[in-house]
Amino acid sequence: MEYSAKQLQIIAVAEKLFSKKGFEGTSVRDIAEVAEVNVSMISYYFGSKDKLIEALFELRITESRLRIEHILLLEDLTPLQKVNIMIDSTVDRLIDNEQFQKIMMREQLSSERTTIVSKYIRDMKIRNSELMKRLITEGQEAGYFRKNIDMSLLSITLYGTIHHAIATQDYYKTLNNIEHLSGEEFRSFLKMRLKRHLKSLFKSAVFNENHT
Amino acid sequence: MEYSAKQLQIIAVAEKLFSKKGFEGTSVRDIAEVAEVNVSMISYYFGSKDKLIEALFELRITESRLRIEHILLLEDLTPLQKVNIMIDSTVDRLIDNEQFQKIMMREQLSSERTTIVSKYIRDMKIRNSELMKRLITEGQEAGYFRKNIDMSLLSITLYGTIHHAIATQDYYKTLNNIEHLSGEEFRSFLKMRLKRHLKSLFKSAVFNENHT
DNA sequence: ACCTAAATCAAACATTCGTTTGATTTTCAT
DNA sequence: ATGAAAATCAAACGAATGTTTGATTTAGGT
Repeated sequence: MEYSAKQLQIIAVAEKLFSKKGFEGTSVRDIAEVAEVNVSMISYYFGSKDKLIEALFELRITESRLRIEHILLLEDLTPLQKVNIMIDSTVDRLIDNEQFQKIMMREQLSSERTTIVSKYIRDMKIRNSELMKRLITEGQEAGYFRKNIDMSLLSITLYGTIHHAIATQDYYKTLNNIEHLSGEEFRSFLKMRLKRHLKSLFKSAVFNENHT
Repeated sequence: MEYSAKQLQIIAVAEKLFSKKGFEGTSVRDIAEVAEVNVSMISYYFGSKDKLIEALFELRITESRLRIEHILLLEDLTPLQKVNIMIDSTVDRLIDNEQFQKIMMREQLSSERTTIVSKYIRDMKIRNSELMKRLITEGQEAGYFRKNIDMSLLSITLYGTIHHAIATQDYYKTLNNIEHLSGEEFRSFLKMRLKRHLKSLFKSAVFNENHT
């Protein structure tokens, strides 16, 4: 699907407000006001509020799919280097899409209804899982990594840690006495710390034999 | 605050519905219907929908505060044993309060407004941080743990992993081919795996010197 | 049995919600 | 310049929202 400049503007505003106040907590009038368009333009362009968030998901998830597939092309690297690149790239991707990640976190919590949005999320999770599985299996078959690695929990730690860092970033700032940092300064600080932390955790997890 | 049986019933229903559909996505009529009371009883007992969720937080957070403080009394254990007990107890506490944790995750995402609810969350986070800081510092001063441990990121990995496991448990089930497990069976399976996984991660993190 | 306070109820309240309508303006190829 | 399509608008729509009202029932102490 192609979107006009005005449609992209509405989607951007919707993303901002949904991430701040949630989907149900944001009215189409809120969006229209911030986007400086008439209320009816949202139905006119997207059909409904539900279709608007579907458009947002289609747009953002298509974007990030490209970034994931890029990693599969890596060659001439050790298994650990590939895993490290995967971690770096995941941290960058999620932190750079903070607002959309917040929306996704909320959507993951709302079980029950199987919507188009939940389909998007599931497809993306499958892709992420397959990437990690491929990287780790490669390392195991090459004799580098240990055998009994719990890939699904390792994946949950990767995404859970980054998501939780996003969700509690204000508290993280106060804990580390870095309230003075600007948004962009803090974001690169957090990326750096997260990458180091997660790579260190993963390194132990794929090499050490300290499971019971 | 003391609550009558009927009030506790309303709170329990509200917790269930808030966790499934979110605060804004749940109407007081939904709650009244499931709790089998008249709509006006919610205002009558709690004052408002906002006050209702505040009551829920007061109740649940007071409960869990007791479980946290219990750990501080531990003695005659190695630093690593204490950390392991803290992890076990955190996994149990969060998984056993799955519904409330979902509500908390959503509330953490809604920045902006500083409500009574966000005050509860912040206080609880401070307590959690102080507990972890104490346990780790103890281990460092005893010469067991290494010096440069990033406690705040370690804490984010602990809670982030458990939270993400709760949020994506359906996908985790399909990934591991355990859709046939009952709710309770799955919950104890997940607890077991999470404890093993997190204790292994923490053990490497506090001992190994593989940071850059 | 009586009385008061608590509990319960159906109904109404004023807002806000997402969406539609129908008229008007803008755009742009011809 | 003209005309048809696209874009924009204020206004209205019905449904749903949280809350209040005022009457009625229930409960429990005296």
